[in-house]
Amino acid sequence: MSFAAKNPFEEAYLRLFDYFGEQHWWPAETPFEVLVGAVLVQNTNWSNAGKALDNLRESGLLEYETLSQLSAEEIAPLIRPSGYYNVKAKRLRNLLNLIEEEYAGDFASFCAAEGEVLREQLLAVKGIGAETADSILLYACALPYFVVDAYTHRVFSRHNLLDEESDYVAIQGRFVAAIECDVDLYNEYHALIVRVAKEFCRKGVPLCAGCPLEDLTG
DNA sequence: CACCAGGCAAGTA
DNA sequence: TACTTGCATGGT
Repeated sequence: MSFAAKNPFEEAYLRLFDYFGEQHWWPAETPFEVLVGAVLVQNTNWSNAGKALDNLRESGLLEYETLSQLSAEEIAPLIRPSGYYNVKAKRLRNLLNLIEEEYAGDFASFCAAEGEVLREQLLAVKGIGAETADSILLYACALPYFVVDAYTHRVFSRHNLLDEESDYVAIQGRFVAAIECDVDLYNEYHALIVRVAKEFCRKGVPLCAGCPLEDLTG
């Protein structure tokens, strides 16, 4: 991926990629693992979500055909390390129900569905908000939906590229308008934002000294 | 011991 | 509409 920056959002991407390099995120796993992981990682760290995924994997439950046979009560104890396990077990069960009811229990059909329809269906599931829905669309279904999270808001508002009060829709709109619509670009950019936030943008630090985005102005 | 980590829904005023 | 609260574990 090579291009000249036409705006601050493209420039930020180039700087981050130049500094950190390729991140290789979720695409290494199967789409079903991504789907489950998207719920398990809600409001926790990947370390804890990964332990819950390991439990499922060791029980042979990290595929639709097996996990879909379980009730929320049966799923809950297996995903304890991810925290909020009762809530997340219900959310996973709700997602499995969507696949069962709208896609005849065929996970491949779910993944191959038209993006806008699928997004609406995901958002209608209790426990799936905009970030989780877009994470699934981008990282499981390979559809170009830009994922916004707390890091995106924090990093870009601190660097004066977003208003502090911008909400999810507004932030996503800014990125979509500024950068090329491309699955690989969306994937990599989001991963790079998480990376730079963890490394440079701790709470209470208004501007990130030494950060690749230092002095980047809108 | 306090605080944080890749949210979301439900309740309140 | 705009806050606030509940949900819970594991690492630093």
